[in-house]
Amino acid sequence: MATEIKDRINLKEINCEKELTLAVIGGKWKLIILWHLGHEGTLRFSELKKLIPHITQKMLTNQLRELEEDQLVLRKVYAEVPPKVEYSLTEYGHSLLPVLRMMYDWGKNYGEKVIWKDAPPDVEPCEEIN
Amino acid sequence: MATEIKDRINLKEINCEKELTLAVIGGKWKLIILWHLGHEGTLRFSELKKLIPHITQKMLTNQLRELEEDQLVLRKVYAEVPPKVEYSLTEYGHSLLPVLRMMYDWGKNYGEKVIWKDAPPDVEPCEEIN
DNA sequence: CGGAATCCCCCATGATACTG
DNA sequence: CAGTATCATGGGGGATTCCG
Repeated sequence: MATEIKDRINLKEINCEKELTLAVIGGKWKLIILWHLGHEGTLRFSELKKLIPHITQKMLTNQLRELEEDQLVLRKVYAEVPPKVEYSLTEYGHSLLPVLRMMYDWGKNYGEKVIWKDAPPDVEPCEEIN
Repeated sequence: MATEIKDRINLKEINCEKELTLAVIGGKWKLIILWHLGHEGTLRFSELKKLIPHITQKMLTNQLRELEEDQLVLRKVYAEVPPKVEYSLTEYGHSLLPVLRMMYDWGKNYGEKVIWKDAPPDVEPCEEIN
């Protein structure tokens, strides 16, 4: 079950506003979900699942629910059979993209210089988005 | 016991470089430690402890060890009695400050607009740093 | 002063199965 | 297709005690 933001905040005993940001993007799959929604625009549940192969259905649902609760992601349900649900970034979600961008750039440089100096990463790097 | 970065990375199954950044700053107390070291410069163990009252000695040691392992923080031990240990940011640590700054700004705005609309936060906000 | 060593617990995440 | 429901687990973090 997805948790409310205020619970997650209290649980984490926020020291400062930075940690509010961390509480909001800190889930294991939230960065990559936000990244894809920022890149591809609107995506269906199954499309997200395809883009993030290793995530389980449960966690995809869970993380999307929390992002929706935090008003970063909009969930639109179509009254059809079979069901169709589309996810997209809200205004707040979009405002987060520059932050993700900085984290991407910093991580890329840091990885090259410090972590993967000799051995290249064993994960396919995220494609650039301009 | 502090864990090596490569273990933490594998554990978290990095999908993308952004998540490397998250793996490096994601510890419960790392943001505030980096923030203080960026603000105040060099600090002793006990000074950090005073600045972050709620942290336990174990966690302060643990988080500092991981930050040192990740080459964000420099640990300098003086051969004195009583012991004296000073912590400061490395070049990589400093390069992270703009990212923290963006996280601070985003979290501050997000908190005001979304989370604490009516009720103010029950934690003293982080002082501005310019 | 600045730790190290232990013990312990909870919660985030994972695996699996079922459903309108 | 887009989810629930249930059970299991492990590791991040807390509390406490001891040490050079």
